[in-house]
Amino acid sequence: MSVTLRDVAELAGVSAATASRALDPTGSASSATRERVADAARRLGYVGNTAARSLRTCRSDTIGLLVPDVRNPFFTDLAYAVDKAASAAGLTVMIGNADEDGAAQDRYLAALERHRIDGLLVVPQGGATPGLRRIVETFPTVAIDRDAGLGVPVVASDSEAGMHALVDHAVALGHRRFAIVAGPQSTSTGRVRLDAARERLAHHDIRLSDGDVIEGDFRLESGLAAARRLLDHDPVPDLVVAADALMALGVLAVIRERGLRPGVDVGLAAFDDNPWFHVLDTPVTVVAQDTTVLARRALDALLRRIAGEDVDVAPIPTTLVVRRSLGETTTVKENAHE
Amino acid sequence: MSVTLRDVAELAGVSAATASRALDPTGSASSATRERVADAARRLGYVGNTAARSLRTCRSDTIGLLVPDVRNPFFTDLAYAVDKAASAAGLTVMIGNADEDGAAQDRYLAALERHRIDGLLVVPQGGATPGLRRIVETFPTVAIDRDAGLGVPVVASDSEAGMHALVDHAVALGHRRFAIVAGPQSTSTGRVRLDAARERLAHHDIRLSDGDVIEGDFRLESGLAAARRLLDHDPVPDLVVAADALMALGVLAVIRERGLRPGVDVGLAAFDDNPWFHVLDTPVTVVAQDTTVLARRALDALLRRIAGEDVDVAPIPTTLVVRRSLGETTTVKENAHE
DNA sequence: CTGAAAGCGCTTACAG
DNA sequence: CTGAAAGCGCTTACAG
Repeated sequence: MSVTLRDVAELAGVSAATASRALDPTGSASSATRERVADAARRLGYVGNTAARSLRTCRSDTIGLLVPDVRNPFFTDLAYAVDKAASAAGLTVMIGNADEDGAAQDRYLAALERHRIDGLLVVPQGGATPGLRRIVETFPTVAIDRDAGLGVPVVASDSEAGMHALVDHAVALGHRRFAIVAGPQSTSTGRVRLDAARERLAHHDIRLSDGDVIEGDFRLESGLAAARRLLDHDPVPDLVVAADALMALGVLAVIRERGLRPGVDVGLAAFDDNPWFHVLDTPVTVVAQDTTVLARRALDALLRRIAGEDVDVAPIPTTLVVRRSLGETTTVKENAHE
Repeated sequence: MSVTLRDVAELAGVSAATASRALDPTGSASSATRERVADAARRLGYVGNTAARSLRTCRSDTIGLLVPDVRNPFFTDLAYAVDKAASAAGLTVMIGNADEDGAAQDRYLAALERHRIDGLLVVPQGGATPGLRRIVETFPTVAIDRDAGLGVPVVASDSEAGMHALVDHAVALGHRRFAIVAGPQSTSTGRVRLDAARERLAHHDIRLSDGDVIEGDFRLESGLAAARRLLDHDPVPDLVVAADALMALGVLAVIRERGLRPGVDVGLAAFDDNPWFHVLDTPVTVVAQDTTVLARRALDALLRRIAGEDVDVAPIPTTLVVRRSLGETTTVKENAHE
């Protein structure tokens, strides 16, 4: 139907094989041929057919990216960054949204498999589904953000150092009564952030009792629900730390709903930054992750896995972005070296 | 390398052709054969190869979706909805981010062409780039949200009715001095929303002078910049209407930056809803678009175009979501019928 | 209902 | 540097 390499070859007066080589920068062809073929291709509006090419080469130049919830700004950003990095490397990315649903995740994974992706970047949902286990055995895979014990390299922020820095900062400001809206304990990020907070608080001789921690699911509504319970405490906590931006937004709403002043009557801090956080009525102090670096490192690691190399990725430093929700004045503190 | 249809056929004791038909629900095969083949496929872990299939059938079962800015929540939502609708129809979608950059858009479009997508859904950037014009001639295409005069069906919200409802609502509340942060006038949505506001205001005997309208680019920063100029006016406007959610967020920040109370000293309203709008300190009154319906209609239209049918899509009704940024109490008003 | 055969559009050893 | 040939994994008329 459309223009094929044969058409180009004919117009250029060479064989299809030669046309193929001439179009390939690394193929051997005289510069005269190269020019004639390029010319013919241009005149005919030739566009290579990836299906034919990948059937022949067993490479699709396509990678998959599976995230739990594309509408969570952190993952939107991550997907954006991955797409950018991959495009720069000449790779196409197929983005899939697990959507908090194991079956949906597996359906999507099956599609990736049919497309014979060269490799997979995945932010695993809590437990690994059968489909995920299967694909991990079949394709080079790198996990981003979360470690689900899949036995693949994991590219993630140094959540521990980030949380330590945040706790230190809050304690230095005089906060003592901490309340935490944790992430799902079925995810490594949910666990690590909570454990790191506990640990660092203990270091400051602060103990968290059971009622001080409520587990959310990284979404807005769960932040709302958790905050309502946390702010029922008497006395009210000095501050609430949320394990992600969306839950923090929920906490902020509840603080106001109670007639309390955020940053004055109750502090708020969160993991993950958000383009809108600095324009909120109370700019939120956060531990920011660098999605660009996360994406680049992950893609690097995946490319190396595809090439059969072993990879080992160091945790990626976070940044403590001090704003005003803990009652401070604005500055940015790097905590790369913890 | 991986399991092929031949392997399945051998194990099942039939020819590859029969195996192919047995696996195809519409292919003719005895139920005994069907079972044996399905069994063999299961045991071998057979997964079809889309490259081979689409090379043969000239269908990729893949569509492209090109948006101007994936990180704008409206487009994130739209992409999510399109992906969901497409998955349900057994289609894979390749999402591309033009990223406010014509060259990036064309690079992405070229990739889609190499993949021989079955059709394209596009939210066109201002002017049509060469790559876009080309692809529109080559593949069935449907525009979503914006009309760039490409000569393809356009699936969009009824911005005009939505803006009329919003203006009527604001006027009924007593607002008279309007200021507008418009969308880029190079986009149809930017133009239609502004024209509709002007028109409806005139109907209420309100005229906008030049300084009352500032053109933004649908992003946060432009809302910030526009609001700073708009709020320099003396007297300050009764309200600011923003052409999208991100710019509205910027306006809200500036209102507070000036020490004014949103919804009390200055009203705010916007086009597009946003999951976070209802938890802001001042819940914003908006004209909400239904991205799910938009996506479904667009996919429907595209499928019909692919089938060679003519399509004609009616504008999709918006919803006026009354919150408190104009000084009201909360209710939702449908304005399906203007 | 089933099989043999052809062919989709490429790339790549193999010769020359 | 170039060409002829084979083949990647499917699907689908064509016979039977």
